[in-house]
Amino acid sequence: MDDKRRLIIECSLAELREDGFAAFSQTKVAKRAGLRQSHLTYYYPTKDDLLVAVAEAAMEQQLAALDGLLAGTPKGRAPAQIALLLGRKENARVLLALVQGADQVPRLQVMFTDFAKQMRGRAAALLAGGEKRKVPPRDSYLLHALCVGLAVLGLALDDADSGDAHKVAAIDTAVRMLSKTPR
Amino acid sequence: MDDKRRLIIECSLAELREDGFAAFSQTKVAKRAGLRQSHLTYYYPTKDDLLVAVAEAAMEQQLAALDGLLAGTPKGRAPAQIALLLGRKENARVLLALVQGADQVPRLQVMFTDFAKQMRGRAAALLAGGEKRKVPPRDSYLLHALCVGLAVLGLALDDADSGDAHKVAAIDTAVRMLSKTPR
DNA sequence: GTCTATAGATAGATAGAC
DNA sequence: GTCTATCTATCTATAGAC
Repeated sequence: MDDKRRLIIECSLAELREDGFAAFSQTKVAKRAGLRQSHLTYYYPTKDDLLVAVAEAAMEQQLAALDGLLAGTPKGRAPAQIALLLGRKENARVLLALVQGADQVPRLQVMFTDFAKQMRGRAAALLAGGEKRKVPPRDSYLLHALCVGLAVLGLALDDADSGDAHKVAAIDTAVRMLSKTPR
Repeated sequence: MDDKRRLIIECSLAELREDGFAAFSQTKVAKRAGLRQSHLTYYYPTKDDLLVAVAEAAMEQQLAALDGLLAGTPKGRAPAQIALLLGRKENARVLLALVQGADQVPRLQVMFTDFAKQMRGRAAALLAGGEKRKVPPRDSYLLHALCVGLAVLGLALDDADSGDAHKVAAIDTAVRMLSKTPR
């Protein structure tokens, strides 16, 4: 049944969200799913196979979340909404775990390369701001990297130092600077 | 002997540099150091204790590397040099592992909060560019976050997509935009 | 095709020998 | 104070039962 697979992926994501990469073991996922660990290896023969499948789901969800956000938000308030999304530690935890994986699993690195491309596309759209303006690749690259950095800092720093206000200000500054002036 | 401690920390860092967080186990560190795993626990009773000590060394080294770089580089070439530093995967790997740790070990989070503060100080100095200008905190926050993001992307993406040229361009753009115009 | 029992490796920590 | 032997838990993967 494909239901089993979906269950496994969901439980994997839940583990990653709650406890990060360290908690991502077949044993724990299986326990959460009410299966035997050795059963997981039927659906996903190796741990890497599972990780890749989980990554696919996670990236899909993150893109969908961002798209939903951008669709339902007036231009000016986008930075604040994005900051909020970046502040969700569960998201950052999952993606950081995947980055970690990508550093070691080539398949994941390929996926991440494409994921980043998608993200840069969204960044470019945001910077264009509805106009037909051509956004220089370096600008969307910058905005994307900034967002990644903010998410990582949100995980690493205590909350006082990584509050939403800082994030909003940073994104807002970047968007304003990059979208208006020709340089 | 304190030599033993230094040896242990050095070997821990080497493990992190080469294989990242997943490879950071007492067993592996001990093997590299030519000690028994159970001996490590004399110097560092728990794995977290070891991680904290390693973090201290890693952050110190990273700050020193940055300071050395900034001291020996003319203003205009700083972005290129920083991009080079950020491109070193070993560095990114170590710091990312620590971020991961910080998400779970409160002591590490405190250390990271201070580390980030130090880094923002360097960012502010760079943005001030030798002048006595007061740099808005949000600007140094932005530059720091951008650098973090670039380092993470460098780890996650394949090299073609995370080349130095992109990094240099992003940092350069940010520095120029943030340092000149009053807003 | 679906699931289980079990093997074999490695993890971290404690209690105790020198 | 320095180091070791050992214990228990947990991990992933294989071979084979239903």
